[in-house]
Amino acid sequence: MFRFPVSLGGSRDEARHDQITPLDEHRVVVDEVDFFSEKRDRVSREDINDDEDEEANKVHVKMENSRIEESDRSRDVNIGLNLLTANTGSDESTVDDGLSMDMEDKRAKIENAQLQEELKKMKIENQRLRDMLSQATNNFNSLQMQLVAVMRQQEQRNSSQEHFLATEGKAEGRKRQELHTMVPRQFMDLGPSSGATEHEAEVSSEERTMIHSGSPPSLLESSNLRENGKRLLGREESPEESDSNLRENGKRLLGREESPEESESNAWGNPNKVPKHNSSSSNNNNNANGNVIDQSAAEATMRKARVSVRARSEAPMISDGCQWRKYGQKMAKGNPCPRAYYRCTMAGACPVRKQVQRCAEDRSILITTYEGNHNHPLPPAAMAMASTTTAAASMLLSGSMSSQDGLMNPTNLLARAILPCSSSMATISASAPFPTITLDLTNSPNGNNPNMTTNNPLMQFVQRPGFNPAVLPQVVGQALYYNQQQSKFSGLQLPAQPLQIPATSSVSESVSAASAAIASDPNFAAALAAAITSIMNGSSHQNNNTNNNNNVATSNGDNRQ
DNA sequence: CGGCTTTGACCTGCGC
DNA sequence: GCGCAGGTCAAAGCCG
Repeated sequence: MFRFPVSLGGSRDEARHDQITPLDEHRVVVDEVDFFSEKRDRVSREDINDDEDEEANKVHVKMENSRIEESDRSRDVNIGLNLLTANTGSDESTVDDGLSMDMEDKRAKIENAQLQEELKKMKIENQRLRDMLSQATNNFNSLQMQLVAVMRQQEQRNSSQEHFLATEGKAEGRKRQELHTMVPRQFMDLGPSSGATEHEAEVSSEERTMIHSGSPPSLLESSNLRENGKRLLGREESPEESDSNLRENGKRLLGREESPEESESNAWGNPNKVPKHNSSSSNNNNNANGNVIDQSAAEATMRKARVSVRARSEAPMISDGCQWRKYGQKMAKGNPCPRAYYRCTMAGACPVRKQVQRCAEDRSILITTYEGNHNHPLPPAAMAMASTTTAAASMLLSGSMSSQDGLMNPTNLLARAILPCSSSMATISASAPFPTITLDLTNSPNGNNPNMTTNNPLMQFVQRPGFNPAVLPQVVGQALYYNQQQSKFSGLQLPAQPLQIPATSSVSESVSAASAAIASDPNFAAALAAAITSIMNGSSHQNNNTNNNNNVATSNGDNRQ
């Protein structure tokens, strides 16, 4: 396991751009180029604070002029510096000839004027995009409100009708269905890829058909389908289960309530089996298409993806809103504290499991590791953690799918996507048998790492008065999810600026915070547009994801017997 | 009595 | 092939 050395100190102060001093003009150049330089701020501050200090200023002028020279190489001004690499501290120590200072200053001023002009344009463009985003967000919110109102009206109408026409149970079912249609976006946002993947891996072919048909698929819809079609058995039956009924009959006759778990344990309960399954069936069914194998592997990775949450707690288990049943306990090697295994019992076949173990070094730290995604409605309290784990797992998946190396590469977009909001709190384990992302929430505001609390937006968030810990995972999840969206924009640089997460966890406010972060850089217009699309079109987004995962799910479905 | 926890047995993958 | 470790199962017991 390693930590990504990404700094949080790179946040920019836009206000300062408004008061540009001659020296700050140089800074604009840096601003243009050095998105991720922590030094930028420091340099800027020094420029401001040491305005009188000519010596110090010279150093910076030299440095930044050097950068101009770099871009201005075509004018045959060779100062003998190799500036092809990123700006480093060593640049400051490079020796300038000093003779061409006037010429350089002139040129630099012209250059800076141009750049400043450009910057102004970009600022305007930024402002415009920001306005668009806020307007779109407002529209979305109002539409959502209207939709909810209409739903409620319809619900009331239906229930009053059903009071005459149907039994109370039917009305209840209807209500639930109505309710389900209202919720999907909430759930859809949870697992852009993973949720759908995991879920679709278990849905029957007719459910898949429905999903393919374009209606916003949600976990709830399919669970409804299952409820209507199969719950008569008293519990959920996965399609593979019905197929595997024969082979499982022996066990079932013994009264073992197994099928979902049996298929689960084949699927991911024993994750090591997955590749076998996938590969074998891929060979059987999809030999012609090599991509299918990759997708199966990706799905296997998804199933293996784990989200570990470290938190200080004296309680034996952190309350995450879900219902869990302990199904095992084991002494893990190297830890005197036993590891407990829990399974989500909110739905019959929910594949989510978690492991709870105290940290060997610090018994007050509780390590909770989540696997899988819920395939059932969750209470708001449970949404928090679920969104975190799903988003993080999805992120792991997206990273691992694109490149195995990339996942572990600190310079990778994925890593940058994680880190702006979680920084040193988020680690990705390379040594673990499964890709694991660890969210370290143990550095409480009164913790022993002051830098953590001052630099880390999440810790700042935690420090706020009235902070509700239950909200944190959701915020993390949203941030992770949001960043995941960004991470998909290959070729785009992600901002070093951490997302300033608001104290409330509403989607719109998170969107605003995220958009503010993005919009602060003119180069993220495309990212902004895509982010708007992904957020505003929650359902279509889900459709896209679903469709993207269709092959995976299909192949997986085919793979299973 | 149903649901949950406990706990030893069992299964599986992996390294040697 | 063997041992180890992680993960799961399931009978027994507990509890409300």
